[in-house]
Amino acid sequence: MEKTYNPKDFEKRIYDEWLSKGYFAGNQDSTAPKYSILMPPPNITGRLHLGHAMNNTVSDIMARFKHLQGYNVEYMPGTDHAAIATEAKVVDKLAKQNIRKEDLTREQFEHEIQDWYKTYGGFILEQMHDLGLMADWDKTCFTRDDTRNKAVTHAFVELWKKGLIYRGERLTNWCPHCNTAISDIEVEYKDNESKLYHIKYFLEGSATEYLVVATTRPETLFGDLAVAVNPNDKRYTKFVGKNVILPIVNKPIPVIADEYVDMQFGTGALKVTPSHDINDYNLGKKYNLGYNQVINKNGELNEKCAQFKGLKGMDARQKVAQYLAEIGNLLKEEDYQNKLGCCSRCGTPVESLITEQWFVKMADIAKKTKQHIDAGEVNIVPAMAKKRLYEWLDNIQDWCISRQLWSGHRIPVYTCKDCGEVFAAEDDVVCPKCGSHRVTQDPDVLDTWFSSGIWPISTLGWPERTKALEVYYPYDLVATGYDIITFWIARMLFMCIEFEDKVPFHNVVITGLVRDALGRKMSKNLGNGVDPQEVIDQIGADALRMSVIYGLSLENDSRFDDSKTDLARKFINKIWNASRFVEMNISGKDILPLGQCKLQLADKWILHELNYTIGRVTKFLDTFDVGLALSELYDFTWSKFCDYYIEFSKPNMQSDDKAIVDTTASVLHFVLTNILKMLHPFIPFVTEEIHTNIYGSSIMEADWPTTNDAWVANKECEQMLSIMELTRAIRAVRTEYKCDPKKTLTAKMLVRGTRDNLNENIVYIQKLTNTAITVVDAESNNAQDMLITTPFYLLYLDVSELVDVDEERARIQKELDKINAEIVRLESLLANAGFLAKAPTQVVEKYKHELADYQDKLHTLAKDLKKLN
RNA sequence: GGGAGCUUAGCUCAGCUGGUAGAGCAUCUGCCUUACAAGCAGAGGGUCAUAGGUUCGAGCCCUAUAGCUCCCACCA
Repeated sequence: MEKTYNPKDFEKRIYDEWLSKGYFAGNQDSTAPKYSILMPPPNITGRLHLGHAMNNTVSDIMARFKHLQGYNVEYMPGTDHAAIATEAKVVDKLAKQNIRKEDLTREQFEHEIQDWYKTYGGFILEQMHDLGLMADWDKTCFTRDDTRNKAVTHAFVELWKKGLIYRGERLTNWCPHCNTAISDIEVEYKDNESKLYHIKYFLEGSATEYLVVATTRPETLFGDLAVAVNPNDKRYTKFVGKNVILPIVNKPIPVIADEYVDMQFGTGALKVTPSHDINDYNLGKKYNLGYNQVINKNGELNEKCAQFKGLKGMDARQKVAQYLAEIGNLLKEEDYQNKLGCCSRCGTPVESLITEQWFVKMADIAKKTKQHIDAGEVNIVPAMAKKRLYEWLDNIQDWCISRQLWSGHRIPVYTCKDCGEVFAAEDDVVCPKCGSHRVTQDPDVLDTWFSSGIWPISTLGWPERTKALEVYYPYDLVATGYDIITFWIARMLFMCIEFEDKVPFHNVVITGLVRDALGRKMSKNLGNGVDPQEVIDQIGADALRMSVIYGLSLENDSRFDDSKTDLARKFINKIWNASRFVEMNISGKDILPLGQCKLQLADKWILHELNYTIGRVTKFLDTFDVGLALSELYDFTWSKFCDYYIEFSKPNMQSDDKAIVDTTASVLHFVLTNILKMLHPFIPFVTEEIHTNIYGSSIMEADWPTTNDAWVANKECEQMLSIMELTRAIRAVRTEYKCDPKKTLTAKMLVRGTRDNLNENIVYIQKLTNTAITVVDAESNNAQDMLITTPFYLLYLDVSELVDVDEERARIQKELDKINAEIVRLESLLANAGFLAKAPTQVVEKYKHELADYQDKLHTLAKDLKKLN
């Protein structure tokens, strides 16, 4: 192995090897249990961001974990056509060539879209290669490839046949920029500084009596069809049932009374504009007010708005308000903060417009979905995500699935030119009523999420009854961010349940957002985004993966900063060097099965710790606690294997006994390979590089470690912990008294209990503390000796050259005070009848044991102090 | 308006079924000790937001309060 860790040397090479050996491909004929994972399909023209890096790393960890466990893993990749987003980009591109979308035919535009897919499509998947994902790339799907197109059309027609799709004129969210309807969840509400305009509406036939309505949108008054007040509002009782005159337009409109109106808000009088506000729309329906659209799809006021025709947005608002002021109808303006609905794609404030759209009836579908979730068919972690899903399903609205775009799946609804029949059809487009072929297709396309909703089945070849569908459906796992729980997770659930009557996946893992170092969302506007590609270029894919996973807890958002990448980089470097140590030390030795080894105390201890770690890591991965699993491995690898075991192994490697040397080499060999296997899901490249170097085979062909009761060695652990404690104590003394590390100290040691492993222990302590130890049979009364107590040994460290008597006395006194406090605490606890009666015996025993230890220490230290006096 | 989450060391966060708190970074001290200075050894630093409650025992469970964050619905 190279002396320094340099991921650039091997990451790319290793990935190509994996691909060429076909490790990533699932095998439909395998007799092994399957584990199928669905990759959230990124926008085909998007770029990889840290959120992708995190979610996909989580999926990949599970894929590799299950792969090592012997599962037949199918990790399904793909991309999404993102109708609105792609159309917007293509329109921008055309604009730069001075071409407007309207200048092209639909076919020409589709050609541009396809070009765009070809140019930019799949780039994001290549970036995912660099991340190291073991996805089955040969199976890569695209929401607009032939198979998926067929599935989308089939799904639509099936829903149509079930009567779940209808066309309706409804008030829908309209984005004047994207020029299309959008669904409720595509609207984001942003805080907005606006003004509340108080406008006089005069009573019909009166020049003096008026009521005042308060509105944030005076420009919509042209569309007013009523004024509403609360029936309990005494201020307006006399107006109810009469007409008021709509300013500018000078048309009478009725004053109606409805409980909906909040008496406290504004003036308590509300102008009702059914065509441009959802609440007004509902009121309008209730009182049969009809509709009066005054804003066009491009956001401009229309011909009903007199001299204001053609104005839009703030401009229209200000001009109307100004005119109202001129004619004396504007009473006042006040500052007001409200929330403004904006298009989640482009940020443009949305208009509410009545348009004709296609909808999916959701009530029954949502109910059915909940039944499947209630039956426990899908495990959603963390629990918060499930709540959000339920909240949405409980308040479900019909889903507006039509978009007035050219990019996307065109709605397969046709109108017969001969008989006027409206019908949905797949391949064979013939009027079912009159048999005519003369038909026109609906111009709209489907919401992007329609095709995403059937992704779990379409990726497996549905509606064909493919073997893939039979073998891999339902998927075992999908991991994604919480921002698309309703957009995507919910829709996959209800769409797939509708078609397959089975949930589409057994486990959903929802991750938080990756924020910047200051906790802000990463966004283009702030320019605080971190490009994963750059991180990979700098520190390698392994370190990137590790830095987004270490310390990750699914409940919370996480921050990405240098301390995380540093941690990852340093850890991987540490493994690299530990592996080099193992490589050097096992060369030329006989590597034996552990059963044939002459295991020393340290060997038994590290195997015990390894065994424990295997159990914990496996358990954490089984519950998708990837962050905890990695922490566990970090701690074992660094603090136990590197800091202690490797140090202990050094003297053992020097042994005259060949059996001990071979044993040490064998244990180093064994523990390292297990560490590599367990770390492989998290940092696949470096573990592979080391594994092939040292063990001569690909880690992709290794098995996940399993626990082994034979390795449990509680007694040995106790002894080792005691030695470590002693070691730390001596080191602390050395540091505290600024003892030159090169100076060998001397110490006498009194054995208190068993002499098992005595020589070995002495060697470990000597090696780790640079102290020469002699075993003695009697307590020392030398005032220059500092006493260190452990359950197994009393150590008298000769500090005559380091310490003066006063300092030492003070040190012992400080120690005594601490111990006394502990003893008081434990004694009172153990004197508590309630505690003794109710606490589990293990806990009571543990405390008794501790108390005895402290009393023992107190005893010896007191004697020690006495010597100094 | 409804709901959820968070509040633990100077910073960023872990803390699994309740059994006297951990990591990384930062700070201080000493070391190039033959795997690693991207390192080693040691040290300091916390009334676990506040107030009550349950319990033998609370960072963890319950209630209230404060601050922060988010989600849903939306008041024109």
